[in-house]
Amino acid sequence: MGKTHYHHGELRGALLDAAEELVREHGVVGWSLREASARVGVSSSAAYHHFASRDALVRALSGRVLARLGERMNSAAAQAAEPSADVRQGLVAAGRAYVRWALEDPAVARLAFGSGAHDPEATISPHPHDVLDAELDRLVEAGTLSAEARPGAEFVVWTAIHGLATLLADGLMILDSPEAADLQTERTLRAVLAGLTRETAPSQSWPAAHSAHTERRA
Amino acid sequence: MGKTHYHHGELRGALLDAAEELVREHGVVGWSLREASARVGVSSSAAYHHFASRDALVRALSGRVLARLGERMNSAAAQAAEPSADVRQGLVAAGRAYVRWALEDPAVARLAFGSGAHDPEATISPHPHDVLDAELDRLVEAGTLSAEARPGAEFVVWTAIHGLATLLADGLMILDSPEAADLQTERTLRAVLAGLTRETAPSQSWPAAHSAHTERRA
DNA sequence: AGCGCAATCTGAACACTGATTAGATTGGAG
DNA sequence: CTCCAATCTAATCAGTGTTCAGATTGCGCT
Repeated sequence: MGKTHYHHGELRGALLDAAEELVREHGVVGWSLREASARVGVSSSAAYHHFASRDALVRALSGRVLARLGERMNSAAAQAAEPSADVRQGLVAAGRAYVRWALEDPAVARLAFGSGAHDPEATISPHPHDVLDAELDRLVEAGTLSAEARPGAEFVVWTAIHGLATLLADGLMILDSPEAADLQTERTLRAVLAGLTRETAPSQSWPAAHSAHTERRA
Repeated sequence: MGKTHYHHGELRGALLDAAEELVREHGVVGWSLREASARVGVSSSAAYHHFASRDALVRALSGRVLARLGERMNSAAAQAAEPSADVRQGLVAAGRAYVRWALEDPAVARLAFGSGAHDPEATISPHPHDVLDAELDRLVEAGTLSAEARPGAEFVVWTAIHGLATLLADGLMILDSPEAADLQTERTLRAVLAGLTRETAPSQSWPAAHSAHTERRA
């Protein structure tokens, strides 16, 4: 609303906002850098002073939304952990946040999950994977998950939640309501948790998996 | 090799082949219709006599590769079912095929899983979802999976396999070798199967899920 | 205060894209 | 052998990502 300045001042953030809105409206590829620039009220070449390419803008946005997902999972888990008798509720709440997000904002979720989408430089914190990791530690502490089954369990749990989220975001699997998605998340997570302890023999070793974001830290 | 004909004769299939190769080389979006046409030795506008748009070509290709995945799962399951004592080996083999495919041909896998990628007209047969469905029926028959846990179990299993496949294809999760992927698939599937029976109380009802490809048939 | 510089933004340009159209070429049915 | 519908080409259009020379401005320095 203020008078139009030659210098925008917050162009980088404004471009990210515009791009996020465009992703929501037209998907990850259904818009142009010119469109985003115009929406912010700036020439298209101005964007190149803040992002090396259109792809760099998309990658930066991808990191931003993924970090937001991590925060949502964190607060959902914290809120559920307080009064509950069942220790698993924290993990289930984090999973629900993950899946709900994919269902309610599918285009943005596809962006965050998409290949090569993340900026190798950016540190995504808290990363969804780390949230699950922490919740699983609490389950072992409480005796709900066996210590033998703990190593690598995060990846099994992540796999389950991520599978449901992507199937829903990509429209390959259809549920009638958000509540149905919550129930499906619970069923899947409870099955995985129960099966992890049951199917892991003592001293059995499973392959070493890595998350791409921790890989980069090394 | 042969003399260049004005009429290509097999242009539709040749374009699909070229597009698949380009996806493998440059991802789903890193190539142009002109490039695919040139590779086949044809003008770019010729493609529009076989596909309404570039997107239609991509959708048709997506259906083709997804059906191929279904066939690979089917034959893997059939081969594993014969001599084995453990009935679960059929399902595990199908899952391995799914995950291996995503790991070995990630760009093509992303195409097949990608949103809106499938032609609503095309019937994908056998659909990966249906292969899992059939294998789960065999598990109930053999008494490995409880009948109470059977309804909707396909979606829990699909979720698990699909999650692992997409995490690997998108590079979010890293495993050191194809063998590690096989082991991870086994661990995940065994956990889910064990947990499904264990966590399903009699007469418990879970949400009704649908697969997009069966939805279309209705 | 004012000077100057580096950061920021503009406008024009380039090669390339998906898509459309009018017209050339051809195999095959009658 | 003729004609026609299917197939392919060449030319063209608006729109894209990206670059670059130059205009504009905030900010630190004296």
